[in-house]
Amino acid sequence: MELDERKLQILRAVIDEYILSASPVGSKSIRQSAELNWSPATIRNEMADLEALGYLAQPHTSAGRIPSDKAYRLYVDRMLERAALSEQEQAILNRYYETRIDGIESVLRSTAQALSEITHYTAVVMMPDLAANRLRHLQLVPLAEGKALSVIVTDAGVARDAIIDIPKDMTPDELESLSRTITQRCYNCRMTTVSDRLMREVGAELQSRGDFVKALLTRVEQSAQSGTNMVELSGARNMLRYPEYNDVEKATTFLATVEQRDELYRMLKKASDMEFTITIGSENEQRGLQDCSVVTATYRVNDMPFGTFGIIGPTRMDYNRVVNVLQGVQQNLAAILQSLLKED
Amino acid sequence: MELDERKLQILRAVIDEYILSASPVGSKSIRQSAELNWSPATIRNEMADLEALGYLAQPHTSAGRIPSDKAYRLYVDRMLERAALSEQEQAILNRYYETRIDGIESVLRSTAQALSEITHYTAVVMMPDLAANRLRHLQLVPLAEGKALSVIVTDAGVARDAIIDIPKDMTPDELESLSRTITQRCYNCRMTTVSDRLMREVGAELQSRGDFVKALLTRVEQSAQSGTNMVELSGARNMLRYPEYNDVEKATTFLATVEQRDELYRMLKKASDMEFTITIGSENEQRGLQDCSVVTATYRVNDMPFGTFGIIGPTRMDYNRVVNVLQGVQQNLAAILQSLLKED
DNA sequence: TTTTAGCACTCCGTTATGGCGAGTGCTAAT
DNA sequence: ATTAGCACTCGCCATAACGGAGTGCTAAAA
Repeated sequence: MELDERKLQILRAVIDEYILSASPVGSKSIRQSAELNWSPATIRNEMADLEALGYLAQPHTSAGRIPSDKAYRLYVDRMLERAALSEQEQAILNRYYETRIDGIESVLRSTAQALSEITHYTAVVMMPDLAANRLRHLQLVPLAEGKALSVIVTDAGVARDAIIDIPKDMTPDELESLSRTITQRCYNCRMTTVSDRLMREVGAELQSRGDFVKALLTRVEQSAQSGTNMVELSGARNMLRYPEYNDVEKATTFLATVEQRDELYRMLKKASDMEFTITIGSENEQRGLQDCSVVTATYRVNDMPFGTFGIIGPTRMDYNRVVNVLQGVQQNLAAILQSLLKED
Repeated sequence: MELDERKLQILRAVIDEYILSASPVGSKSIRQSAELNWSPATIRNEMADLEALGYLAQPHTSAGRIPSDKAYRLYVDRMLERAALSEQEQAILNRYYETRIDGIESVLRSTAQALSEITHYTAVVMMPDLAANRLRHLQLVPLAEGKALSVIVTDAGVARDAIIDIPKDMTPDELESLSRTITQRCYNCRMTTVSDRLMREVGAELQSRGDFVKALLTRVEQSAQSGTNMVELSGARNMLRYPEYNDVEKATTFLATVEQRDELYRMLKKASDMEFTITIGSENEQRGLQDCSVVTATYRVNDMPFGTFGIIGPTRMDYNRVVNVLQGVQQNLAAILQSLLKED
């Protein structure tokens, strides 16, 4: 049995309706909402076929049908329609981008908030992965005996800092010259190769502090790879709007899952190969997200892939709108990041 | 009518019981849980008195009594008992402090997580207020034509960065020397007085770039005052555990409230005068927190007040435990921050 | 005078019940 | 191949009935 045109139309109508209503849709209501001119009985027959094929399911006998994950998959693969951001959506975005544009990370945070407000789902944004960045500056600032703050700056305009131990006999002047030496030597090195580069040709001026420099650079490379807290999460509470999560039990489970930021990070990181990804329900690896769908897009800086952002919502999410919003935000984001790093 | 010893004992028993059970407590159940040897009838009479005095309330006739905000106030003012952290609590804290100690802010983030795990309430931590800090370093790193990243470092080992516009004809060398001049001139200035100091005695080398320097320093002072996102929030989902928030409606309201970080920041900032504060139910100014209580404590660096952290829970929270936990964490935090900035 | 046993009463929360409505599958007619 | 008609299924909801926990009051006991 194949999916002919009529079956597709009916399937689509069921999905559209279910996305709106969240309750099983029946043969009658479908005929009204979409303008399908077959009789309820015909539609019922087709729906029975669709159920046999695994696209629809019945919560219990004598209830309407709900779409299966397989149906959503078909829907997103074949039935999406392009659309630009609506004026209202664009207005919300602009409001968030008007303020606090003093760095990439703050732009990304605003993006997360805007996304959740626009879609009413949960937004996640991965902070930039510095692995592909190039070192622009390293500064060691003495704080107290044996302690200093190391700050690195990359070509993408991102800074990371960490308090580090230094040899007790190290003077501020020595720290300063060390900063300059490393900056010079590793200027424009990828963050992942900083220590390699420097270690291969350790100069005389570094030799006496070899161990320290080694430890320092390891630290620097570490901090380039983002760890915990490198995901911005916004609007998790939105999920409570939806009947799926009206049960406090389920809501708690969801909130617990998204509070595990490292898991979210791994998920987003994984999605960073692809310009867009849509992961539906059970396709998710994470246990707590198996009743959710995740849609992601990548953002770039200077045409280099930099990170991923996305939307988490119930499986019954408005895929069409979400995809279009992500696309629109992706473009806006590219422009903002561009203007942040290039002359206006 | 005065509160004699017996009334106090009964009031306390009611509060203790209610904190545990979350349901109105009656004269009978109270006698069992506490070992009060008066008969239920006597206890009933006393409870009626306590109600007349405003310490207890009845949800409806023929139900048990629940404590009023006034009762909690009395409780926290007169009935708390000191206790150190339990072994288990200390173990959790240690677990969080073992990892990620590369800066004050990451310690504070871990603190928030630990607090919410230990107490099962919602934890908030205000990121350090740099107003009282002193400048240790300012670095301008060129990024592209007309763009640079400014990084400041304070004596407390905190860095803040922002992408800024620079005059197009400014060379990297000029930026570097500008960085050095400002750092030198303003070394150890309070962050709030940096621009005053520099502007009062603008040197010849800065004169030609006067406008730019002025704008830059304003920016720096701004970023010293924390803005949005300067509150770390952890465990908001914990509130869903409690019957008070079993209603999805209420839970949503709460989550919406705590997602407004600027409001939280203002609240914590206000509490920073006092070593400890306890704000009960309707004493809260924020509308969304009027069914909650907030307990805060301050943290210090080098004996200087630096910020505030605290716990938000239902009005029916275990004040005794929360206060003791905050006190214990305060001590641990002081030690960690100390070790971060002083030689070991 | 204070405390306590006894009792009638109140009211919430839970469970049982029955009707309603939306939907289905099947059959027979178109 | 499509559709009208029909009997049937089940979840949902409002109502009623019930049991339990707790109260206030009164009168007896300490």
